[in-house]
Amino acid sequence: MLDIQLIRKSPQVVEQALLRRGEDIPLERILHLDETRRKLLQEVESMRANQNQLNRLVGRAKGTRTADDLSALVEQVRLMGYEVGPNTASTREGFASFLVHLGRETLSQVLDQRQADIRRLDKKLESLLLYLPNLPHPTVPEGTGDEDNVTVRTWGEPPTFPFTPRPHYEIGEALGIIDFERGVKLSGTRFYVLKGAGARLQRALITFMLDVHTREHGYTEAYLPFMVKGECLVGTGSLPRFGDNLYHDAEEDYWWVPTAEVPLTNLHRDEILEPGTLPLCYTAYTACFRREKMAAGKETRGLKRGHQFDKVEMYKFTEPDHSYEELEKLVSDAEDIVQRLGLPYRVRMLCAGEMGFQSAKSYDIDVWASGVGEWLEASSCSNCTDFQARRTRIRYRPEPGARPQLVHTLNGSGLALPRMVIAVLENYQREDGTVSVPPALQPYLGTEVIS
RNA sequence: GGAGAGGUGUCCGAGCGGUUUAUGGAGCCGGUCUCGAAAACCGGUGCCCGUUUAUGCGGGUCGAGGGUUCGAAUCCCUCCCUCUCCGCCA
Repeated sequence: MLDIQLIRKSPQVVEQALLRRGEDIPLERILHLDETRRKLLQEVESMRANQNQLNRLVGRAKGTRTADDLSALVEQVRLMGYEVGPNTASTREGFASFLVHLGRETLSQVLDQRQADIRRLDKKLESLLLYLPNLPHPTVPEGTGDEDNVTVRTWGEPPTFPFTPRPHYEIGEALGIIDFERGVKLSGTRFYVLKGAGARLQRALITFMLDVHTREHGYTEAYLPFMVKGECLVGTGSLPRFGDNLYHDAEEDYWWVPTAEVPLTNLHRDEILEPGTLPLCYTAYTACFRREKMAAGKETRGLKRGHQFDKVEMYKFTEPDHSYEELEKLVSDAEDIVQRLGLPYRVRMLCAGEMGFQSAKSYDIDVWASGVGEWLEASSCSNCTDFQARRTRIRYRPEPGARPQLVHTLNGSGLALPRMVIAVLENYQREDGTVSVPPALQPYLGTEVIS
């Protein structure tokens, strides 16, 4: 969510920034709602201040007046009579005619109605704000499509083969380690079963990644719920706008997580973090569930885009001043994994139009897959600045006793499993159909070759 | 799933219709004392919104949402959560 005060103060700046993402926002409507709301709020609050003052008068009079006298006073206050004290300036007649004008008997009734108006405005305003994406950082390149993303570096060379390299779905089926047919039998299209060395390869990769992140990169491992409440998804930005990509259990109102980013963000929801606790760095393995309502074809063949996939996620809560340097470290932590596996990759800075809803700046890590002959997005690392922190009310205290401020949140895949399995199988394949195991994984798999 | 007990500020914990405008303590901040520290003592200190921005002023906030009342942390209703015992289970 964007800061309403920023929108109020610099509407054109916000409008222009979002235009870079191709978002045309209902600015006039937002500003009008905000102004109406504040006007009404001031009116209600001054009425309430009046009411509070009179009620205090009754409380104080309780000990000093007779019962008859007191009930007369209560009756006057009930009708908002203004003859109750020496310092009440307004006239009773004036107020009575105000109430008559509104068709109401008492101030309470007027207040109730006004407050309902404010609640309605609040809801409208909030629902508009929840649909606005984050502002792109000034360093983010212009553009709306894949071709506008900027490659910032590449690592490694695509391997060459004395034979035509095969795609992973052929290698996997031939080795009996990926079973597409039985996956479909169990759960339908876009599900698969990993067996034997296939299942073990994925598990080895998960353990390897978690070990490196926790032992060498300074992350704390977390095991998280795979189902969460709807408010968690509102907190990250997945709801209300992208609900059609999520699985939802209507009976219990549980949502399957589309990424560990969702439970990780909400770990510290509604908390004020004490000085000295930032940055907080977490890593977690979870399964991820997505509807992915796209048509079948090249984009979905094999392991590339299933409804269920595994991912190791990295996540940081940081102070605002350090979030962009932490983003660079986050990317290099993900790169470290790919390098140790000896897989060629490129890092791309996403253009304004290609970034996720919640992100202010994102890098993708694309791993080269020799069989399908394409770059596969295996990681996306984003600085969400205070966008999610505002939705989830995650704050920190810069100094003891200082006012709480919103934290910045960052997330990055470290990395997505199916695409790493694809890259390993395709880049390490051999002519006889077997696959050699990258040295870093050999202790985890207990073998040098998958055959 | 059954029965009972509870949810109060960063934490602990009182209050159960109105001098409470949320008592008290811990913690934290500042000060006194000290060569320095600890202890002791004094003062300050929740969060959100609006307004003003120089200190200010006002409103909201006691798990959430409704209701009763001139007035609700306090009474009533609905829901959520936690704990204890029993049952069931990996």
